Amino acid sequence: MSKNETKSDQHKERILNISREMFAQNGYEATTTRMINQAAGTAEGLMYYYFPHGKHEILDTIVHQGIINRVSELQAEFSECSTKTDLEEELMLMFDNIWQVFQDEENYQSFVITIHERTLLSNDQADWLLQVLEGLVDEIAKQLKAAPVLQSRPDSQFGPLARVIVSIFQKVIYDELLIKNNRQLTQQMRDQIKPQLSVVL
Amino acid sequence: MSKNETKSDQHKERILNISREMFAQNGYEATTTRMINQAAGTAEGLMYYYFPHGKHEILDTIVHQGIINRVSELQAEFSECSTKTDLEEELMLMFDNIWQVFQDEENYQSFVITIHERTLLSNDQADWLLQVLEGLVDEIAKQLKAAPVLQSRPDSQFGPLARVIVSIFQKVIYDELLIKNNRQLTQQMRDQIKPQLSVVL
DNA sequence: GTCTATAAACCGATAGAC
DNA sequence: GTCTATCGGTTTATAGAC
Repeated sequence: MSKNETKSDQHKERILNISREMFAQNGYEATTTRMINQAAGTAEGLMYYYFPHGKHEILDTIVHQGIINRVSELQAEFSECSTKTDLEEELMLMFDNIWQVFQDEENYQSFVITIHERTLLSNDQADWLLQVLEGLVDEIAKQLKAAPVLQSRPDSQFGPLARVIVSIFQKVIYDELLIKNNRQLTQQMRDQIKPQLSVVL
Repeated sequence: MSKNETKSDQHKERILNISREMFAQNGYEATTTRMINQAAGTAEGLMYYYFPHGKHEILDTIVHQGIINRVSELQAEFSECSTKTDLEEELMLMFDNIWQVFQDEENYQSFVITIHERTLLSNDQADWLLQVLEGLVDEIAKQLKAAPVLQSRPDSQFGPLARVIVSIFQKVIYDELLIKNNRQLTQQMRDQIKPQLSVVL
């Protein structure tokens, strides 16, 4: 938060960053406090000074700093899309931006941890993921409504349509990040999304 | 496989079933071999008779028996859908059937374990999930092509359209099973899917 | 705030009797 | 095949010096 961090705050953040990295890579249970302390270069006892409740408090802190902020900053601008092709390209651009969010290590790790360690979290802790997705649906719906090329559509269609588009994006992202374990945006992925957008618009 | 199981085979399956249950509920690392043996009612050493490579071999065996068989049995029949409403209802029925697959404890647990313990698995081990989804896309595409109400559409649209439909289903299932931790099929879910199908068909 | 040393419990795996 | 007993190593967490 504050710009002029004390040395101690740096230690705390070091522990958090290392932990986030290791939790995402090897899982929460498989990551020992020793591994964290060693990688962070801090002594055994120090961790319990910053996180009195131990290892689980580190996990809670990490999850609490989800990527909700950055994704909610995602904005679209379809108000100048006068043709279907324009709109498709604008939506592809939006997918690229969403994908880009996960290129940020911290965002990617928070996401993976929330999914993988779901059984250790409360419903509230996992909820930020749904909030991000709902926010995305709302933003896309709003922008679709402003797109000139879609003016002939009844108002009731924009909500479901936005949800379909998010579903298309979400499937690709989950398939790649969670199952294939791939973080590289390939042309193959874009070639698969584009005809789907084309068929629903 | 064989109908007349020996007593020993029962022991092996007991260990597998208990493990699958506990891995899904508490995670692989958090589940100790002692917990498994105690719940299965078998002695400490016996586990290593059936699984000489230890705990990880149990995980491998569980993942190897994924739900690939049952989901691939899912079939649709759209050849008598002469109106859009018919087709929508048939697709909703198909969603119900997919959801039903995860009501089977073994299927649900295999799914959750494959996602949560992804870091412990090879690409090949996680791949069965993608195969199931691809099989579903193919099946739906084939059936859409046979639907009378869609005969006016160009052939090239059926593939992308089927993929969109699977995306819609997959988003709901992942959101509910992986994030909300909900296994109950609610009317709210169906009310959300239906207008999406309506807008893409 | 940061360190070292260690407690107390637990882990996966094995040895060997029956 | 199934059991009991236990090894060697590791875990989270704490106590207490500086």
